[in-house]
Amino acid sequence: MPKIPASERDAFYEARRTQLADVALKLWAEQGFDQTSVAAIAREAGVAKGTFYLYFETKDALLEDVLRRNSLLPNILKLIDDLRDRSLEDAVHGFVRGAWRHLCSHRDLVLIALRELPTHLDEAQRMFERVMVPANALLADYLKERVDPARAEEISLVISVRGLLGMLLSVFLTQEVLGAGRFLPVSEDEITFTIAELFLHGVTRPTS
Amino acid sequence: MPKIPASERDAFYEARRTQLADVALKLWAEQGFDQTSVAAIAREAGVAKGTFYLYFETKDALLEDVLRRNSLLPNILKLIDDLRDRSLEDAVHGFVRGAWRHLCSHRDLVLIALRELPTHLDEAQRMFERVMVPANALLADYLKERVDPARAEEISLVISVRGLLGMLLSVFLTQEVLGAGRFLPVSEDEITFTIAELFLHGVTRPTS
DNA sequence: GTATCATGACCAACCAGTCAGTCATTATCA
DNA sequence: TGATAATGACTGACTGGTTGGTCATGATAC
Repeated sequence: MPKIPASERDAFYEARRTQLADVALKLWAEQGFDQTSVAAIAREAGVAKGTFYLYFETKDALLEDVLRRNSLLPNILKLIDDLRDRSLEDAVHGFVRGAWRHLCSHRDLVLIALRELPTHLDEAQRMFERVMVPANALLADYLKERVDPARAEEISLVISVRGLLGMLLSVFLTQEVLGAGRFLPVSEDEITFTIAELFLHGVTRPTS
Repeated sequence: MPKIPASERDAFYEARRTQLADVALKLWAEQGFDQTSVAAIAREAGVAKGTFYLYFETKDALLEDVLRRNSLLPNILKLIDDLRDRSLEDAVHGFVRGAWRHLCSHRDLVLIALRELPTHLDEAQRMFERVMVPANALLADYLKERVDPARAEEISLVISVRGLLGMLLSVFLTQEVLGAGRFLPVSEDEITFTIAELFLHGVTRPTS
């Protein structure tokens, strides 16, 4: 029977895991998964390489854990839930602003997910099924109740939702990662407003 | 004086380079740049590793060449040029269809570009400056002449264009790479129509 | 004393890139 | 015509370096 209570040991163990996972998230976003050695992660965390293997079986196990820890699903679901009692116009503008801030605050994770997507296609597909398909369906259902049925007949709401998320992601990437802001500075408000308006009315709506 | 004319030897040389570049494009799209060894590329092309280095200085030089060979800029410019004398509605629908087909026929290149984007940030930024910024500007200029000035004041046309391209890219990725078609089959026409309509009028336009 | 945590030298595997040498074809010349 | 020399595409063993993962040993706390 150990002198140190199990709960305390477990807490320390979990803290170390968290620390290593956080360091890995940071380094992977900077240099990529393959380009970041286990030794580098351990060094950055201030421990020896061997110590790393006390907390994670393999490097891949760490990746799995990092992705699990940072699952975006709960946040997305909360974001969608907040829309319930608002007008379509309000809801879309609110969702876009919330999603944008969400992207900004999870910059590292977005970069890693994007980079590892093609290399870990199976896992990416599974995650897409688990996270994006249901979130997409929720949003599409929400729209179905608010959008003119004739319009909903004409265009695909599921593709529309996927397009909205795609706009957000790609504008975020060009702006924050590729440094598009250097060529043509655009404010956060201008970006989220434009995306929401495009989704709601497209480029043709006359000013009210 | 050699019997084999220089032109013929050069043609052979160029054919080998092309062959190696094609093989690399395929393997990189499947497994990624880092995960594909030079030996694997040579093997797939049916030559020895040493032979590879007769045609390319380094592995990175091959990447550069592959990207140069497959530059998307000319096609994009042509696509934009074809819009000149058409109505906005027609032009947007035509552009989206053309761009979609273009994505489909350059699936491998899109995958590689996306995958290597975070790892080769400098090069990605340079390519973004060279290709996407001018293409974006062209499209935005085109829109400026056709869109209600009041609307163009309200939303950012540059962000709109970037959003349109983002929609295309992300829907393409979810559909073709993540296999979204398995959950909810959508036809190519339905996809391109929805994206174009979303860009033109958003989700709210009533049927005419 | 012993249970826990930590270490870093070590190993096998892999990789980009090199280089000395092979071989079929072609050119030159007797 | 036949012997010899030159060419250049091709080869694969090899090098220097890096990596993921192991393990015998040490440190610390109780």
